[in-house]
Amino acid sequence: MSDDVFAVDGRVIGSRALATRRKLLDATAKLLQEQGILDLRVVDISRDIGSSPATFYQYFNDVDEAILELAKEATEDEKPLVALLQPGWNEADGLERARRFVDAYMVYWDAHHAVLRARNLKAEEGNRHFRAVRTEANLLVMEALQAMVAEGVAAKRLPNSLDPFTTAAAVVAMCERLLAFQPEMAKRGANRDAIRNTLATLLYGALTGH
Amino acid sequence: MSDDVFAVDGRVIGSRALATRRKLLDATAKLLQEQGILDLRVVDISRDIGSSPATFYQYFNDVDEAILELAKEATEDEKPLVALLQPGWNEADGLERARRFVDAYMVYWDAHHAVLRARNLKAEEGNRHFRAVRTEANLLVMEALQAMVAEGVAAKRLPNSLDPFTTAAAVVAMCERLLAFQPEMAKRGANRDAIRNTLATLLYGALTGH
DNA sequence: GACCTTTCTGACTCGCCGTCAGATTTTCAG
DNA sequence: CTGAAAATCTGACGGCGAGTCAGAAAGGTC
Repeated sequence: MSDDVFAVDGRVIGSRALATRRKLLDATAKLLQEQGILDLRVVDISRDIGSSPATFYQYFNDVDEAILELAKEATEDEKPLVALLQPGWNEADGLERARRFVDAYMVYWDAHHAVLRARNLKAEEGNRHFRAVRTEANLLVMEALQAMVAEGVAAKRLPNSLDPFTTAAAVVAMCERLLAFQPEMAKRGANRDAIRNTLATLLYGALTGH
Repeated sequence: MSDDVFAVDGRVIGSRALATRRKLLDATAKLLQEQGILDLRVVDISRDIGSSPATFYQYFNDVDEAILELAKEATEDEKPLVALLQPGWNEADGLERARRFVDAYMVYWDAHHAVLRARNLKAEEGNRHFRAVRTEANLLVMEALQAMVAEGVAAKRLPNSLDPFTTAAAVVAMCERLLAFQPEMAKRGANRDAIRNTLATLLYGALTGH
């Protein structure tokens, strides 16, 4: 097991190259956010770090590969969310726990939304690498959610017409998508607090039956 | 008020041109589905109808304009869904009504998912034309959902921590996103029926409090 | 400071974009 | 039916970004 990073020609890269690669990734993330994936050009990324397009192709075969790398980095920030999804939301402080999860999810989303949007697009368009990364990112969270639903169904707090896996997917779907709507909703009077409270209430309801 | 369709130079177009424009739109929809928005090229669209790129630019300033037109067409198919969202889900057959709405939504989604995905991407990346089309498409459905939530809150079936507008957005979000997940979920054992039932149950719960 | 390795880039080919002048097809008055 | 006008279509072109590669530049070693 090694932490070595490789150039596209297969050689292990040194510290100067590693710094260049890092700058390229940061510039990619920045431009992805500013211009969107449809207008993301290798020329712009290279120019942004004061380098030439050829340099980009030393480290990535194409823009997708750089975005995939960013998506993998985002994955690391999703995993800790699972700590906020332990069983017991049906106790008195359940709604408060739901709120804490929603808060953490919002922070995660804010930090990575441009990359996550690109990841989801590629995954939904059938790209298997991006599908794998998304599945990996959601895995722990989904498992924790499934366990909570299964427990609720077993305790008859939730109807058995709820499939735990699908419900878990629905919860993730709701979080992701509602935050994606956020900028537009803000214009129509729904502020961040309304979103936070409503999302927490809905999650609490879906997961505990209360 | 006129149903006339215009070429980019502003002239009203005749029936031959209208047919060509229609073929271009159909080809755009087809390729959007097959290749995704990132690999959609004007050259391919023109080739697909056995014509030259210059023809495409007679009717659309760019690919976005064609996709926008397709999104407007999809909008017309969303509006009828509102008929399935009349108050009264808290009565005995409420869950069955939820299921009927989910069924109709799935049909709508299947027919337009590639276009809707593109529309949502552009809207989320800040394009105001696509935002306007999306808002317009969701307007009636959102209003109906808001009314149902407001009614539930007034009758104390739903907690007043639920903001009607945000809840309506969450419901739309859940439907859209869960269906987008569908292909991946199928691989992990969740079939269409599980999605249908789970979604109906969650909607029923979120909208009636049962 | 000569030599070797790592990293970077100028310059090139290729293909798509978007335009426009002119070719082709359709329309229709006489 | 015919010829001219209107509508529609397209070949060909300049421009720009993608991706490649040979060789230049930078850095390290003894």
